[in-house]
Amino acid sequence: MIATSIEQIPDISCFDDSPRGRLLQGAAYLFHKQGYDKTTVRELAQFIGIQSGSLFHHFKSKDDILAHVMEQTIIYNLARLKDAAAQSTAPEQQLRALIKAELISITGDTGAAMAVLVYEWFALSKEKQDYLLKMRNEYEQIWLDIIETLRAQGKVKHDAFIWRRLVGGAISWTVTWYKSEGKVKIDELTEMVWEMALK
Amino acid sequence: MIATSIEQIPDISCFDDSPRGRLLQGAAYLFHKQGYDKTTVRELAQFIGIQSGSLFHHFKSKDDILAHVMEQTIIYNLARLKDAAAQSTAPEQQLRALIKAELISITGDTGAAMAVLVYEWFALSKEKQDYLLKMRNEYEQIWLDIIETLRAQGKVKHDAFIWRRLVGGAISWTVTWYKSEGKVKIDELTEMVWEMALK
DNA sequence: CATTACCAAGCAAGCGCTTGGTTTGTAAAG
DNA sequence: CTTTACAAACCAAGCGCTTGCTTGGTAATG
Repeated sequence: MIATSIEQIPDISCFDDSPRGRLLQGAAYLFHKQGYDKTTVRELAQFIGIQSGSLFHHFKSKDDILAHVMEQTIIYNLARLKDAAAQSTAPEQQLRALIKAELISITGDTGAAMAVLVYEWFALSKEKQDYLLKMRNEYEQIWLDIIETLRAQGKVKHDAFIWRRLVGGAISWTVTWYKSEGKVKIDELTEMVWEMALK
Repeated sequence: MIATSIEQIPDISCFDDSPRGRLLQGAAYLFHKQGYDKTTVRELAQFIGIQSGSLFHHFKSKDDILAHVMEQTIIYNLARLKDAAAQSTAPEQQLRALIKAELISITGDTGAAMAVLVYEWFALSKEKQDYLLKMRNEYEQIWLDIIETLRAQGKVKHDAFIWRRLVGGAISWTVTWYKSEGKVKIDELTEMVWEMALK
């Protein structure tokens, strides 16, 4: 029997509905809501309806749970970014698709998990950071390739790395303020960022 | 006798050199370096060269130390922003000054303290968040006033709130990647953000 | 009939913080 | 100058509690 509490929270698309997947989903939800350090293993266990000790049948440490939440988040959103890039061959339209995809990752169905990825990065051990960084680099390379193409066409003025970090910052920062119930729609936001970026 | 370790770390301009000020400076440094939760009171005490219990002569809780680090950071940088706005009466130049001032806050002399303000916000109790938010609002209002002026002149297209959040995100995000020893200088970065922002 | 999933109980360590007392700095009173 | 007074700064010890995690066993699944 699954604890009723988990039925009330919105699904996070990265995770399946195996016991393990539900555990990660609960972890992402709680780590987002109250922070990694402030979430105890007892709390997490109660939330998904098992005993605290049973968590360690699935993962070997609390840190390990965090790492798997992040890994799945990156994998899922890397796939989404690749899909977005494949939607067009015109680099300006590709860029627009990347912006929209990243905004959806952060403010939409995987928002809680993405927030954990951003805010709890330094809670991870150094080795696990290094491992995840490899996947993040692949993600960033998709951006950089398209920006470089645009730069060769004179549509982006500045250094691609710096450009990506400024635009990525504007997008990532939405994690701190965007509310999906608010008046701003993702498509408008996409347009604003796109205009800022390309100018 | 002051512990030698504190002599090696760079000054953080927000804090004076009273025992209390040095305590806050050490706290800002450690909270930035390894996170609030991962910094123990014993560690902080050893770092500044006193016993752990003696911390509580100056502040009534660890949470209280964090709150005071943040308060001083806001006060100091609010003053800096006001100075920047006063440097000119032309709104476009004022905007440039604000951008530069905020970049310096985040990447320069108060960088560690600003990082704590960003990353450890949710470690604060709700009431202390509310208190500090009032000061942050005053800070934001300086931005919004200038942006509104520019919007009335047709130099900024979109909603001032959203605009500020996107540009503020690009600036704040530098906390995650900017290295003062790196090849990019603050003036270049200011210019890039300014161009992006103004259409 | 093995594998997966879980429970019940509890340990060792580390945590923030308290306590009761001592030292140090400072400045007015003798 | 010295004495007195007092607050600010700090120490030494440790309490009470929470934490992540272990262990040795049981139930369910396919």
